[in-house]
Amino acid sequence: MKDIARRAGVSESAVSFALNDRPGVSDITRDRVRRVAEQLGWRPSTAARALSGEGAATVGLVVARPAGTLGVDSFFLQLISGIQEVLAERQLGLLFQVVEDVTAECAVYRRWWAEHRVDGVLVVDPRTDDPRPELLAELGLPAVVTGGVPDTERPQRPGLSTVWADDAGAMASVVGHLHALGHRRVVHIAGLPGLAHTERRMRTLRAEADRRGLTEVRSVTTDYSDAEGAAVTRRVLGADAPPTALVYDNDVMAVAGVAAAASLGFAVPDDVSVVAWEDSALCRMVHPWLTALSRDTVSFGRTAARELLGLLDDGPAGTVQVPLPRLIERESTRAVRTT
Amino acid sequence: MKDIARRAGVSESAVSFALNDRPGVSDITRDRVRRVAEQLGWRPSTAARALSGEGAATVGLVVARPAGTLGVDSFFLQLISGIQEVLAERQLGLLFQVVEDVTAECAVYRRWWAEHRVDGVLVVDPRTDDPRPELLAELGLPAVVTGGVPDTERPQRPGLSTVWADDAGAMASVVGHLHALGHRRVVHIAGLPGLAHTERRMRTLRAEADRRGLTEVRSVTTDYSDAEGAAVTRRVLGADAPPTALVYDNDVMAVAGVAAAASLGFAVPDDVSVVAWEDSALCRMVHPWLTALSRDTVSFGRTAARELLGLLDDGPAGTVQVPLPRLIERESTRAVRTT
DNA sequence: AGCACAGCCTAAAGCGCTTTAGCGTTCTCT
DNA sequence: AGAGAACGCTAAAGCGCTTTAGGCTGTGCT
Repeated sequence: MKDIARRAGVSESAVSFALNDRPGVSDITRDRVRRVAEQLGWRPSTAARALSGEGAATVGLVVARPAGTLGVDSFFLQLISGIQEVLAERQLGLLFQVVEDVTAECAVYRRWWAEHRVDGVLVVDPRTDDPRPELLAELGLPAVVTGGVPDTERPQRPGLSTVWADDAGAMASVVGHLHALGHRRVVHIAGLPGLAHTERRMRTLRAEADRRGLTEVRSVTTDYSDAEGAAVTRRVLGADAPPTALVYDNDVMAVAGVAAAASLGFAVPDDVSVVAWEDSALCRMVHPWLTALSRDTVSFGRTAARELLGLLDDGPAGTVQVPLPRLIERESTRAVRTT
Repeated sequence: MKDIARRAGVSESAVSFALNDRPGVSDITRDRVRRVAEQLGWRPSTAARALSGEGAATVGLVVARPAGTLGVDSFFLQLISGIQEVLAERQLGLLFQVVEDVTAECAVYRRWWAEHRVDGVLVVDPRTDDPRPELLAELGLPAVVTGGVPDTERPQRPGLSTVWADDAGAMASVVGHLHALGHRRVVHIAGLPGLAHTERRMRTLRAEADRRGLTEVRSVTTDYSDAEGAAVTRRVLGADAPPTALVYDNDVMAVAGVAAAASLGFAVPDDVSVVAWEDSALCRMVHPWLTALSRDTVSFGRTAARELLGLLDDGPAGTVQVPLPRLIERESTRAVRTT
C-alpha cells in the first residue's frame, strides 16, 4: 500500500479509503489508486486486516467423527460444496478440521476464537445434551448449527442461528409409505445414539407407530458404518418373526444391509423392504434400486453458509427450515407378501 | 501480552522470549511468565504472528472437480483425515477450497499467497501438461504434489516435493493377475483423461499388454462417475467379442459396472471378471465382493503433510514414494471360462 | 466581506506480536 | 585487578492495514 500511495501521489490513508469504497477521496483519485493497485497486483494482507479489527475473513468447520466413520458417506463433501459456493462470493476462506470427539471440537473452537482465526463457525451433527451451543454463546462466537432441531425451550441466543431439516416429517412419510404397503413389523437401523436427529427420528418412529397401532416397530442404533449396518441386519432378520421392512439411517448401511439380507436368503423387496435415509449414487448402483429419502445436501450447505454470512453482518439470529426430504420410491419397497 | 508483561513485572519482549522458548530470559522468569499466561488463558493471535513474519500457520488444499463429481468416492475425506493428523501436531490449520477447474485453482493459489493466507499448499490430481508446478515455482509457494508421477525430465524445483504411488507397478500386478487367470480381452475403464495417473495407467496397460502379446486390451476414459462407468460397461459388453475382464479406475464405477453387467445378463465373475482400483467399504458391500487394489489413503495424506512440513522448515524438496498398492483378490475375478 | 461548511486529503496512532540493538550486571579468565 | 564475555533484560521499531482527528481549499450563504 505504501508503494501504491507513492506512485499515485497520495497518502496511505487515501489508498485505504479508495480501495475499500469508503468516502473521503474523489472519484478521480479513487480511479487512479485502483489502477495503480491493479497494476501492482496488490492484494490486501488478511493478517494485517485481521489485526486491525476487520476479522479473519474465514469461517470454520469442524467435524467430530471417530477415525473410521468419516469418509463413508458423501454427506460432508456435498455439504462443503454448498458452503463453499456461498463463501466464494465474498472470498471467505473455510478452515476445516477433523477431530475425534465433541470435547476436542470444543477445544478447537476455543483456540480458533482466541487466536482470531475465524469470524464464525458452522456446527454440524447437533446432539442431545450438546455442550457446543453453550460454549459458543459463552465465547460469543457467531455460529449456525446445521441439522439441529430448533431449540424451542431455550431462548434464541443472539449470534446463534439454526438450519434444520424436518426429520420428524420425513420419518412420518416413511412410516406412512410402509404402513400403506401393509408392513407391520419394521426395524429402524438408526445412526449414532447421541445425535439429535437420531433421537428425533427414533421418537417420531415410535410416535407414528403408536398412532397407527403398530406394536412391532423399533429402532436400533449403530455407528453408521457398513459393518454395523450389516451386523444389525443379520441379527434382526435372524430372529423369530423377522421384520418385513428395514429403514436405514444412511445409504451405506442400507446397501450393506441389502447384501447382508441376501446372504441370509432374504430377497429385497420380496422378503423384506428397504428404505435408505439419504439418497445418493449408491442407491442406484445396487440391485434392486433403493427407495430413499432424498434431500438436497448441497443446498443445505448453501443455506447454512448464507445464514452465517447474515450473522457476520450483524444480522439477526434465525431459525430456517430446509425443504422436507422427499421419499423416492424405487424398487426396494413393495407390499408385504400375504402368506 | 501487555497484560502478561505487567502482571509478571517484565517487558513485553521478555514475555515473547519466554513464551516462544527463545533464549534471553532466565528459567525462573520463563516459568513465571508461563504461569501468568496460562492463568490469563492467553493464546497468540495468528494475525499478529503472521504480520510479524511468522507465516500464517495454515496450509491450503484446493480440489478442482466439476460440481457433481466430488463426493462420490471417499478418497478425499480419507486423504484429509491423514493430513489433519499431521497438521494437528503443530496446530496448523487447513484451508480448504473446492473449485470447478484448474484455472480457478491457480487463481486461488495466487490469491492465497498474495494475501499471506497460507504457508504452503498440497496439490492433488496432477495432470499431464499441468500448469500448477510452474505457477507454484514462480510464486515461490511451497507445495507438495501428491499422486504425481515424479518429474524426471525437469530438474527438481526447490520448494516443490512430490509424493507418489506407483501406478505403473500396480497396473502391472493387475494385468499379471488377469493374464494368469487366462484373460485375453480386457477393457480398462479409466478415469478423467487429463490426469497424470490416468495416462500413466493407460500407458502401462498398453505396455504390459504388448509385452505379454495381448492384442485385445484397451482403455476407455470416463469422468469417474457411476453413470459413465455403467454406460461404458454396457457399451463394451454389448459389442462383439466382449471383454472377459474389466478394470475400473475407482470403486464407484466398479460397483456401477457390476450392476450394469448384470442388467445385460453378464454374471460376475462367471461371465466377466472385475477389478476395482481403490478398495473401500463399497467393494465389500456388493455381491460378489470385488477384487480391488488397496492403498492406504490416510497414510498417503500423512506422508504428504509431513513432506510439506519439512518444506516449511526449509527442508529439502524431495520425492517420496508410498507403498505399492496391494491387489486384494476377492470374488469378482476368476479364471476365464473355457468354452 | 466574512463565515460556516462540505469535500478532499494527510498525519499519526494502534491492532498484537517479533526482533534487533543496546544497557547494566555478573562471571571468567589472564 | 582489569578486560572481556556472557547473561538477563528493556526500549523501540516494524509487519500492513484501518481509522480518527484534524488541516487545507473552495463553495454558498448572509
